[in-house]
Amino acid sequence: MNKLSNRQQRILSLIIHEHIRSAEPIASNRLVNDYNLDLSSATVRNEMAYLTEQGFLRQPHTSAGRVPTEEGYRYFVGNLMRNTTLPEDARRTISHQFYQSRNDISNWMHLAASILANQSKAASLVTSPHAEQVRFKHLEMIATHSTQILGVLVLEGGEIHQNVFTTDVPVNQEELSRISNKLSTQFQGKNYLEIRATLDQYMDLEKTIVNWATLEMEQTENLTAGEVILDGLTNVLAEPEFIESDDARKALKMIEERTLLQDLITRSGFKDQTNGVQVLIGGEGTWDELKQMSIILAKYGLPGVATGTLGVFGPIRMSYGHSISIVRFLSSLLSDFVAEQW
Amino acid sequence: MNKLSNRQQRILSLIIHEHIRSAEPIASNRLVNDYNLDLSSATVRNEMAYLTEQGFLRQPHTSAGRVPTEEGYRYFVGNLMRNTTLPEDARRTISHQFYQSRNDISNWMHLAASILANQSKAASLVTSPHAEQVRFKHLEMIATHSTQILGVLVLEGGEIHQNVFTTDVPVNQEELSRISNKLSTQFQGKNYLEIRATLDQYMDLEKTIVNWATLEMEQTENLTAGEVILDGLTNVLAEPEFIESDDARKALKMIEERTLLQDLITRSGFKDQTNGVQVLIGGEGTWDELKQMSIILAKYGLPGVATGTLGVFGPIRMSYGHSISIVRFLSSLLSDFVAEQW
DNA sequence: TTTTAGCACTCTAGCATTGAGAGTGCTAAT
DNA sequence: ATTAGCACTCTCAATGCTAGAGTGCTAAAA
Repeated sequence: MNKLSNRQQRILSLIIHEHIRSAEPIASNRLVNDYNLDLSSATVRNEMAYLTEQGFLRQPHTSAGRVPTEEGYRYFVGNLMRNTTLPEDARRTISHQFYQSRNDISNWMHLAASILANQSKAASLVTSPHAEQVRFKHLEMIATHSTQILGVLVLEGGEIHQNVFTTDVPVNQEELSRISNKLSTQFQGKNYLEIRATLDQYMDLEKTIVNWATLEMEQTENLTAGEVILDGLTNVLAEPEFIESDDARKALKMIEERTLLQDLITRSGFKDQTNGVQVLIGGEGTWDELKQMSIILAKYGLPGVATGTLGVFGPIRMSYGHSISIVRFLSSLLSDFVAEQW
Repeated sequence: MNKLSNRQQRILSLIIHEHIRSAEPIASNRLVNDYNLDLSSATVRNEMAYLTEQGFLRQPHTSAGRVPTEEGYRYFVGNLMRNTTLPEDARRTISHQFYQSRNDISNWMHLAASILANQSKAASLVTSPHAEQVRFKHLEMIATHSTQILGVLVLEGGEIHQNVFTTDVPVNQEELSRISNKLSTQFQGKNYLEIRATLDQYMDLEKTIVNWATLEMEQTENLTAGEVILDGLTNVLAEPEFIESDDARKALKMIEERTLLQDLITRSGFKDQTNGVQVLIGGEGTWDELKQMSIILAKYGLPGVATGTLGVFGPIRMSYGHSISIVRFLSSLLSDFVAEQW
């Protein structure tokens, strides 16, 4: 693939710009008029012919304008996009919105999803931060009814797991507090293997509790993504390509059902790396269901300690610059929150 | 409005049935053939004319079949629908799915939403059970880093709130445990007003904690619906009426944004009461945005103690019998779970 | 050598026309 | 009370046509 001249790059950029705005094929004329180019439409046509030959543009039919191909978008994102950062006031507004909920993980995940969706006018996802190695912090057992106990397990980082037990004989709160205190002190900072190694020392209720705690910890550690929050699905729906195409609807359905997400999150992260943000355009040949969609993903958190993923997905024809800057900004913001808790 | 003859009722039923299946206008011919009616199409046509006059059917145009009106659906749901209960094996399968997660509120809410969506092939919502009067159960403070504390507040019913505090001076776990124990014993079973009345007795850290707890409790009590879980939005999207109409998409958007839900949940519950299940057809004249949609809602939980709402929303042309029976069944299932915890 | 004016060519979108078929409502016969 | 039969209405799909959009190419201009 040959290198593109400045003018060719410029024209490709403008076509993509205009097509993102209008969702229509772009004609040479339109380009010259709307952007006051110092060129005739004939010249533009020649360049467009070249770009088409190189695979960056395509023509729906002979007498139509040009539409960017996936390759075109990829070139744009990789080489032409100016590296937009979010304007200072937007950053401030967003940070401000988080101010109240910075201490509640579930809260800020929802908030982040909502901001991503609104700003990018696409659908968004946020997964809960996931510790690479789960460590015990604290345990608390609370008597609810006579033979019913509420167990609360706190992990390092502040994640909380809860469960209800039923016992054969009634237990009182004092007994439970004693057990909780003991175990909390003993297990402080340990991982689930270390705790499980001591399992034989316990009996009856204590054994049940210790067993439950290790199981919860093991499960948590092996989860790729705990909670996945989605928002803005209806944004994507209003886009013409989704109204028309059945494929696009299927893709959305798969995302709603979380079947694709797992795969996507683990297998992405190899290409088109733009400053920690990954851009998947049109399924990149790997995901057939995503032919019509683009996905912008970023990890957040402390690498090696606790990380989550967040991102945006919408039609291929999406505003990459803006979306990428939003994703990047939120990723760094949430990273700060994670750093505070871990 | 005159009473309908048996035959008229039968024909109305069949038209609705067939229209739900096919989304097309139904012709007299089709009815006679497909259902082996012992009548000629002419007779059916006469009856259809009458039903149209009475407002239960309408004709998109002269040479088209008939389509049920909102009034028609309402009559159907109110008078004609046979009271389906879910088959025993379906009940068992569903109960079984809940078996593992019956102790984790958040888990079974998600599960319920997913089952509702899949079974009804529409979108579903489940709100968290909400106590009429919130009562204190237990408090726990856990030292995380030197000046950072994780506060965990457990309410009766097992609802858990958490928050992170930062203090001026470092505190150790022993100190915190002492405070937690003391407050837990003192506040056991009290509501937020009772607790707040004692606020003056506390100072410094304790005061901060007590204040936080009462605020959390107050907020929780005044919330109409805490968490609202949505699922199956894309089911609805595949329906033809949503593909075509812009209104329908707007309605979905409002639901996704939760702006309508509040209103809906509080203001419904007056009409079309079918065994505890409320059926709103086409917005019932009150909600303009919902012209194209029907909503089936039910409360669950212990009335007067803790209740939540769950339901299904889809196109007017939805399978009411099945959806209602699913909603009803899940409502009773979740009620059992709530009863176990409160 | 690069750019551009000009023009022939291609394809689509929109419109009017048409005919077939779907489904009705009415009338008269059963 | 029901139904066969038929005239009537309206839609839908197909057809043919035209205007216009946009291109690619060629030859002239810069």
